[in-house]
Amino acid sequence: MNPATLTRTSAFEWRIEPTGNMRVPGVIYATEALIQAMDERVRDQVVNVACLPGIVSASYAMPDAHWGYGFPIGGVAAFDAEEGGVVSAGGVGFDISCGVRCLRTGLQRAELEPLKERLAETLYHRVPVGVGSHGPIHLDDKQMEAMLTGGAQWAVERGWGSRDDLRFIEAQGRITGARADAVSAKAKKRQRNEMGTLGSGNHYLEVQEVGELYDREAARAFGLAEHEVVVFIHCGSRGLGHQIGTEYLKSMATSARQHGIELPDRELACAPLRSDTGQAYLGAMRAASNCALANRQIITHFAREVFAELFPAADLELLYDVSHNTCKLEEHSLNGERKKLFVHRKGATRAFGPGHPDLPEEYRAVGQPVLIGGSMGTASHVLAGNADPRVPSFASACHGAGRAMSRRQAHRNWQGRQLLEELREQGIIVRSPSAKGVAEEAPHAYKDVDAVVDGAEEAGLARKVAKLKPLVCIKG
DNA sequence: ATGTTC
Repeated sequence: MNPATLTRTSAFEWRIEPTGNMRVPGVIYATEALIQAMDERVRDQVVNVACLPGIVSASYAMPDAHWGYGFPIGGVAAFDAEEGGVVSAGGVGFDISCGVRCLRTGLQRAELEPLKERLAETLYHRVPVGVGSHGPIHLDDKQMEAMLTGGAQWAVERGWGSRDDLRFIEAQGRITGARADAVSAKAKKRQRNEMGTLGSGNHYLEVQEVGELYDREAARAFGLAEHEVVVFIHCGSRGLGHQIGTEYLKSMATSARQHGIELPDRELACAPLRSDTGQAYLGAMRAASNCALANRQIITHFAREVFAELFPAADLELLYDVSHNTCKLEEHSLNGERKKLFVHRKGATRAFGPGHPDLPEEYRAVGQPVLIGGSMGTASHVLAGNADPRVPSFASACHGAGRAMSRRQAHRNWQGRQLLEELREQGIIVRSPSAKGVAEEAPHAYKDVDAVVDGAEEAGLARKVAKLKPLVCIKG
């Protein structure tokens, strides 16, 4: 993106003043280098979102923003139901409640190294991966309804994990207001055999070593020490969330027309929060969020079984689980007033600052863990949320490196098998059913995650705590 | 992201 087309308001804040149908400004948080690397279409999408009814404050983009369906990936926008605000399926994304969880293992990298190959092999066979992957769990209609309303709490009650896990999950592992009746039979059918599966694309389970620490106090609070091993799990609501997104995009196009909402882009289909379609979507989206939370909880259980077999001393404790594709009703300050707002975060992570009452007490002094997944073979990061008044973007931060090129382009540039060999030379074992998928996820098909994280920190969105280096990656 | 095209 050409920086000259934006108004620079600080070293890390770029604005688009309202013109035409924009109701609020656009704001992009990034360094100049990240702006230059950003797709031109991000600006158009930030502008389009700023035109939607009931949007408050500004249409925001995080440092890793790239072009997406309707909303940019890395987009944050909040809506006020009292001001005719809307909810948009494209503002959440197809992979509803896609997110990351991080587990400590209590192991040192040196203990893991001799068994690394076996660990990769065993994890690959225990955790189903790939397009259309099915697992050993099959839900009937009644169990499906319990899962969609119970989330990770349901999974723990079924024996997949412990009650202690729940304190370290966004919303204590269960999103309230879920409506199984707002989820179609087709969506439920698609999910029947997909619980505890990773899926494909950029989803993965990665075993990592804690590298550099940047904030020792926060690292201590999060239980992270150098050379210790952690597990990162990145996945979402599988076929169920995708089906819900597809169906509600259609009904929202109708709803927007009926309510006289002028859409700058048909991909921005939305429904008033105070409408039957808007309420049904919120209920279905929350059900999909519970599906994603239960899914990550079950995968955690599989990972614990594998580590217990190979490393009797291991104890996989949940550090945190947070979504980066969702719409949440949250209370935020707006012009000095506390307001309940519907915050869309699409490819953006919630990042509550120190003192937030929703955080577990262990983390309250330092802020929410913000889990940033890198691309395959590169680093991941743990950050801590800020409460910085310079960035009024509803306590949000970036979610990953962000793609630098399309899947098609990546597929042209790299060969899966060769990438796997190169990574192995670096001591990183990748197991995947798809050579094409590996090529599409090539490390250089993404932006430099370190630069994105530095940009997020410099802008004041979150503080760097620890860098994580990959050892074993199970890839969809 | 996705039973990678209803």
